Amino acid sequence: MHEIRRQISQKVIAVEAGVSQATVSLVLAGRDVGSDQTRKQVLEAAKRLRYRPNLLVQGIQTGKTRMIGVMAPPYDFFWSEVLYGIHDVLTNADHVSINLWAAHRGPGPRQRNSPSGDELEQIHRLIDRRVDGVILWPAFASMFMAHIHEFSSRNLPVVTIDHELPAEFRADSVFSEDARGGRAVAAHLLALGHRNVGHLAGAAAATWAVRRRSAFEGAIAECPGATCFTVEADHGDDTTLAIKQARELLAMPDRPTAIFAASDLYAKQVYHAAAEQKIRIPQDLSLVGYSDDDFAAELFPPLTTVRQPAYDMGCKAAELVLARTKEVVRREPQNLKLPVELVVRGSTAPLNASRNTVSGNGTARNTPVLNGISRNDG
Amino acid sequence: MHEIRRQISQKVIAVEAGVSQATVSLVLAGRDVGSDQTRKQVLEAAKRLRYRPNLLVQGIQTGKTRMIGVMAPPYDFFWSEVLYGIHDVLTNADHVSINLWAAHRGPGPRQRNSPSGDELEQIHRLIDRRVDGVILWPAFASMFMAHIHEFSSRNLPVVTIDHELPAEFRADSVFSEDARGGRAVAAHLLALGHRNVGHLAGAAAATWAVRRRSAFEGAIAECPGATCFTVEADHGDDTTLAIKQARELLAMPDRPTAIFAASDLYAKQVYHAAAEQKIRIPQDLSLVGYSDDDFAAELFPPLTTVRQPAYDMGCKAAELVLARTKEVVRREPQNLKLPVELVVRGSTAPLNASRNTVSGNGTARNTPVLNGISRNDG
DNA sequence: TTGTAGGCGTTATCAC
DNA sequence: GTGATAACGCCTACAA
Repeated sequence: MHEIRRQISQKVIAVEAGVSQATVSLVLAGRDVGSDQTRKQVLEAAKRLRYRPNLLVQGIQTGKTRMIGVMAPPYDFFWSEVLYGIHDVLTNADHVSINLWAAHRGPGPRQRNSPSGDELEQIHRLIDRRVDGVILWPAFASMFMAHIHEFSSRNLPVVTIDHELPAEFRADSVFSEDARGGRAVAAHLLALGHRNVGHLAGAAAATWAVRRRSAFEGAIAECPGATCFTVEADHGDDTTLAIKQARELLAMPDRPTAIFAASDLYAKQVYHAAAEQKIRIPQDLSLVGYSDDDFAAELFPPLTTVRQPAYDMGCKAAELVLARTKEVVRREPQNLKLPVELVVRGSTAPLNASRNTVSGNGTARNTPVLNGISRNDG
Repeated sequence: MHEIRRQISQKVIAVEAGVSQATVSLVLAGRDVGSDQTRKQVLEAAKRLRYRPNLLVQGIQTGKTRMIGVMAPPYDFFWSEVLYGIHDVLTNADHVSINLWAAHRGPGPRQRNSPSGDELEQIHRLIDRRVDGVILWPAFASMFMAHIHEFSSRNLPVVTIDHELPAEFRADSVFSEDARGGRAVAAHLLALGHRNVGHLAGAAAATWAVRRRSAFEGAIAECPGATCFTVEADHGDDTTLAIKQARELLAMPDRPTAIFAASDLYAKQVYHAAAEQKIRIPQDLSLVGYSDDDFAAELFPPLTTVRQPAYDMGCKAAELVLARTKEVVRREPQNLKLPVELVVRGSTAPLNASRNTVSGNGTARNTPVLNGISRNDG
């Protein structure tokens, strides 16, 4: 028999307090408390021995572990904020999250796609620990859809963020108003006079990307004379992400005068590509991102973007799972949409304002405008 | 009796396969396998019923839950990378992490300090779930030191990152070579001719900050004629962090010609403060940060900084806890130091190079150089 | 090779 | 009010 780190149990307290273990359980649960005498003895013994309940046991008994599986990495600012929201709500409800995501192995630029085939293993790590529900980020939900059955078939509540699963999974979802955001961007650019616009879209498999794209394209199409050329960004790692498509858009013979990037990360690449080709933002090109990531306001010029309530989205997702865990009968799936807000900054300007500099500084800048263009570290 | 979501147990498989539950346990454990016939029946039944082991039960039996408590938020790039490292190592070892940190409640700029008094609750959430060990980030380790006793007194392995706990806790730690980094920065600045330098230090309670500071100050002091003026950055939220001290340093009568900021986050604030006072980097002021955060190379000019192997630090921390969980007898605490590397970029320049512009562009820039200085969003 | 029985720490249901 | 006792799902002797 190997040594195991055994902690104080109710049995020990029972002996110490001179009562039965069952009594200890009742007293500690705070229910139909016995005599003051007994209660005091039990509580004192528990305190003295630094007793702590064993939630594992409670878990196998009650079927509730008070643990939620969260499959979302601290990928960028947006997702970090989401994780904060989830954390805070779960914590307040005395729950805890097990954070997992697609394995990535090795340092350096992170692969958005999982290279290994162990998605199932990851899912099982959660199921084997009997989590009460799971929250999934879009990449995981879409890539591993074949395995999500593992959750739903076991009646585990599933909540996705920024992604919609097929109805059969009966999953809840939390979105921001992607369609509204896409239309707002279109309206903004159209109002500035732009008619030849480009869109750097997210993956067609991602619901958030599709919604932003179709809303944007639709709104542009409704304006007579306006056209939109869309390219889908690739899913390279952090440093190559979307840069090829950004260059492609800017190298077009009839180059768009405005670009809507489906995320701030993509937008940053457009800054890079524009600097390479000496295209000035916003004089020669208006640019809009999406998310209002932490760096958006610090780009030069500051990026016009659509702000999503990342923290709140995390909160809502957590609230949805928690609600499901308390349910006796399964209700209809819920699809929440949280409001977005267009944040207009310096990266968008009226069409044909080319010769007007923004700050009144007469010198046109022909050096790279985005910090970090020069990648040659010394 | 309330409905609980019960999953397939070995008992069910036993019935299904016409054997005893104990046999099922043995077969599934892969040990001293019985007859091929029996084994096949059991395995098939298990597969058909989609059986999954219950690690909670295994946990209470073996004393190992294969769960590690990680008290570190996805605070910034550095910590996100650390979390990636931890995740990958734990995952490969078929473990899982419960991520918790100081509660923060509410969106917006994050408080580095926990406002609430529920540190103990957080710790207990881990203990009650019988994690096999914990990894702590410095802010947590230092702020809640009074409560860390909860872990050590229960014989739970504790590993800190970037922080050293008193010896009584017998905790392991993972650092990067802070002293080496501090000296390297000093040497770099001295070599560039700077003699009047400033240091924007981290909290005196944080080991990483103390090490960087004393190494830097020590190396400066060794150079005849060189002096260092140090101010300690305050711990406001994300937007106010250290900005006051940055301004303070730049407003000194005998303003330093070079500043070493204890973190890239602080350094970014120096960019802001310098821009406000029309102090040019690196012409008027050389600046060095610490960490090589993701934004460091994208600042303008790109920030000279000390790169830490964030991902590896996470890996090492995870490896340390895992090693402890397998230990039979407790060994001496280990203190790992991982190598750092000075990354020289555009934010540092030789003293008295004031009139030479860096890029050969004759026009001195008097507009804010750091993106995002202009905070007036439309 | 396989089955029986005891135990892990707790909750819940009974008796007393 | 309090104490047995039977679960919960699994492991591990030990017995057959």
